[in-house]
Amino acid sequence: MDFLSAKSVIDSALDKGFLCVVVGNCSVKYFGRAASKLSEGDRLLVIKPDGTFLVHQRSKMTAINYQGPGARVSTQLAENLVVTARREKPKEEIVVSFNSVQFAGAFEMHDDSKLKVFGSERQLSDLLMQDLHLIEKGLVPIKQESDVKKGTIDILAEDSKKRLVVIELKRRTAGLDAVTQLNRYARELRERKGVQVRGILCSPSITPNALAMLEKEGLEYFKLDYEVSNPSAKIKGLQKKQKGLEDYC
Amino acid sequence: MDFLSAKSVIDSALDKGFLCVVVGNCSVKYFGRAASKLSEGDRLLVIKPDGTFLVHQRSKMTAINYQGPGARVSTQLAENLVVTARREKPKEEIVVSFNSVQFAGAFEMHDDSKLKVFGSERQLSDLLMQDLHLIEKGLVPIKQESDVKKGTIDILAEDSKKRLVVIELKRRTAGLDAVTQLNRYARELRERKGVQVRGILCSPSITPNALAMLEKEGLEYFKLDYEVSNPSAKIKGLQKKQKGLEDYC
DNA sequence: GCGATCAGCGGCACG
DNA sequence: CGTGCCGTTGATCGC
Repeated sequence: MDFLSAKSVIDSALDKGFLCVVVGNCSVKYFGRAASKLSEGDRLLVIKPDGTFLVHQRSKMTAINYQGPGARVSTQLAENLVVTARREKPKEEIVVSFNSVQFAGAFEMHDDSKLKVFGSERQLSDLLMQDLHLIEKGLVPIKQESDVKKGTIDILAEDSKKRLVVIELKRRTAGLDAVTQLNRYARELRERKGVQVRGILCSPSITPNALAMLEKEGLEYFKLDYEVSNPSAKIKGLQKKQKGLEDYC
Repeated sequence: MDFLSAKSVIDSALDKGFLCVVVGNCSVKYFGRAASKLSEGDRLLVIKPDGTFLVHQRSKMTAINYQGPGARVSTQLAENLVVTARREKPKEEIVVSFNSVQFAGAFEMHDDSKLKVFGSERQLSDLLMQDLHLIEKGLVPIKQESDVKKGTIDILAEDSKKRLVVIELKRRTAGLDAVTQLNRYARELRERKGVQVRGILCSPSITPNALAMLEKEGLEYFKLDYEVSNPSAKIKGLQKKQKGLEDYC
């Protein structure tokens, strides 16, 4: 496909607010928050009506170079067909220089649908709020998504002995970061309120290092079994893995 | 474009290891780590030779449904043209059901080029290793990327008073997580070695909450100015923002 | 293979 | 707007 035709397809797409797809051999330069260079190769370029700009290689899921919504795209024709995406704040620029173009197409796309997701952490949190007794008898919810200075507590509750309980929920294997996060919240509450505060981590699994740190910090772990049977999620069970404070008192 | 032609384009692309692009009206179902439903709308489907499977809406950077490298893609023709991507471990499936197809194309793509990035944290770390005196006179590097039980320390150094110094580097604004991370490393070393350990956070900026926590934990902050003038990055300066331990002794 | 962390993370929701 | 954090995070590198 000749450059002139390709340019006119792209320009027309930009003008009409169509999605544009270009396949061709190109090199790519990026400068902005970081900088990058990619030498010649066959790539797929996708330009969306909202300014989204994606350069894909033949492998991998993520675009090798990109620009988010809000970028302004323009084309220049010289030796090569050059497509530029610019964006302010942060000031960034991608320049794609095509040596050849295999294909360029513009497509009008209507789409008002929104994705419905099942099994998100938020959904699991909602379910858990209704079923805190699965963790422990007498545990009652106080607040969900409770903002404190050092972050947001997934679930704040109170146990049968009126102790504050901070619950951190993870939808997948919990690592060191999850324990650190929980610890941060528990410490802040302890210090701020001057009372005993329990911290409970709930996740389908936990890494050995994370479990070790959790135990050393006096936090508790509950294994969370759930399934995402469409069109919702369901908590199948909660199993204590570590002895709580009461075992040491 | 009729379904039969579209199917044959896709099948041929799958067979030959070409990249395949399809534009059409479809609905999408996903089930795996989570589950999702997306009702009818015009979408861009990209299938890469490595199994990467991307469903894009007209807006936003990220694919609305996707599957990473390794997925096995197949097509079925019935009422609709159905394209399925399956993957084991985790067991996942995406089903795209096309009501109509505007375009389907297959493209051979040769590309051996690898992206070269400038201004990554690792690169900044390399630079900082050579210039620890920018932080403080007498600070000498011990080890880069030092693995400890609770993670990986960016830079481990020793100050003029032979104290261990843990340096955590962030290429962008540091938040609570960065402070928590640094604190984790410093605490582990303190405990394991039974010695005094300083912790220094270096980043272009830091959020107020993070700075407050950092100061409360007795850690130190250095503002890191750098620029990514192609083809490399360069540290422009380091500025102390908080008094260190020596000011309290 | 799992584990930990970075990423030009992106996106969202809340202050 | 910034701040915090989730994400079907993905990708990389080390063990």
